[in-house]
Amino acid sequence: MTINKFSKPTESELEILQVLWDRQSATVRTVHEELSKTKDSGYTTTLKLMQIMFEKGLVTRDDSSKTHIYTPAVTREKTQKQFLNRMIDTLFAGSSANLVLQALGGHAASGEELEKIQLLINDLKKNNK
Amino acid sequence: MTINKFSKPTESELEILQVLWDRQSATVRTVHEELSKTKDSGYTTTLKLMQIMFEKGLVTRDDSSKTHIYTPAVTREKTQKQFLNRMIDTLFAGSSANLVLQALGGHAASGEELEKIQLLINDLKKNNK
DNA sequence: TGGTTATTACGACTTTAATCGTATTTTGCC
DNA sequence: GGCAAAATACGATTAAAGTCGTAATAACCA
Repeated sequence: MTINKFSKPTESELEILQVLWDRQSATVRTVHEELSKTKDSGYTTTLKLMQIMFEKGLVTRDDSSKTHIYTPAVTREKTQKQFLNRMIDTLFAGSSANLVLQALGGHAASGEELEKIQLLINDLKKNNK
Repeated sequence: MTINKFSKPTESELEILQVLWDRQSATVRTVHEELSKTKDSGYTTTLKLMQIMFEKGLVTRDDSSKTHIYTPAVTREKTQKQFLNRMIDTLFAGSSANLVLQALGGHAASGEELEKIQLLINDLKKNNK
């Protein structure tokens, strides 16, 4: 199989990555247990997905003992950026500000979070000059 | 109230919607011509996709003359929100601020755009109190 | 009017994602 | 050693997305 540098995780793969990111690493059993809280598919389904993710290079695994331990091979931040950029391009005419406005408008953030955003904006404005 | 069956546009459907949103409405030929600039698939492919979008209710069409004229049935804003919310949930742990920080960090916005964001934030902070 | 062209309609095929059943392997334990 | 439990491996199936070839239909004009 050719490894495609630009392969982006699917919906289900994202769910799995979510769990791995939160825990650094995990077994199929652990991931499956976690997903079962909100989703209802079989153990072998999760297993198969994680095996495919391994082949794609989305995760690595330690198979020195019978129960394999999986670790994310892509960072949360990089993946977030990947999806954001795609979204900004295809839905927001290339304007990140546009996306930000929409995000803040619909999904209220806390005062504390707004502070953080403000600080970042101040920084960005300085650097723009 | 709203009988809104949740159907989110696919990747290809988004590309088509993009063209329709920009032009208010368009024929299959026009859409195809536009997509051909960056993509390379046949005319009947675009046609078929747009027919499926019609069946799904993503677009309406005027078929009073032979050459049908398609119009988006979903707004750009609503679609943006739909994707944003999904993304915030699945990739940003439910935190819109988190997404905003990432978006602004990676994709620099202009000074003017930053102003707009600041104004919005000020508003939000007021309403939070 | 009749032929050419543009358009839509239809159906088939390919690929990928997601799902799961069953077989095989490993390991701990008596 | 040999059995039971738990894990992986493997292959088959289903569904959705995307692709296109070909047939049918409408429109235009020489």
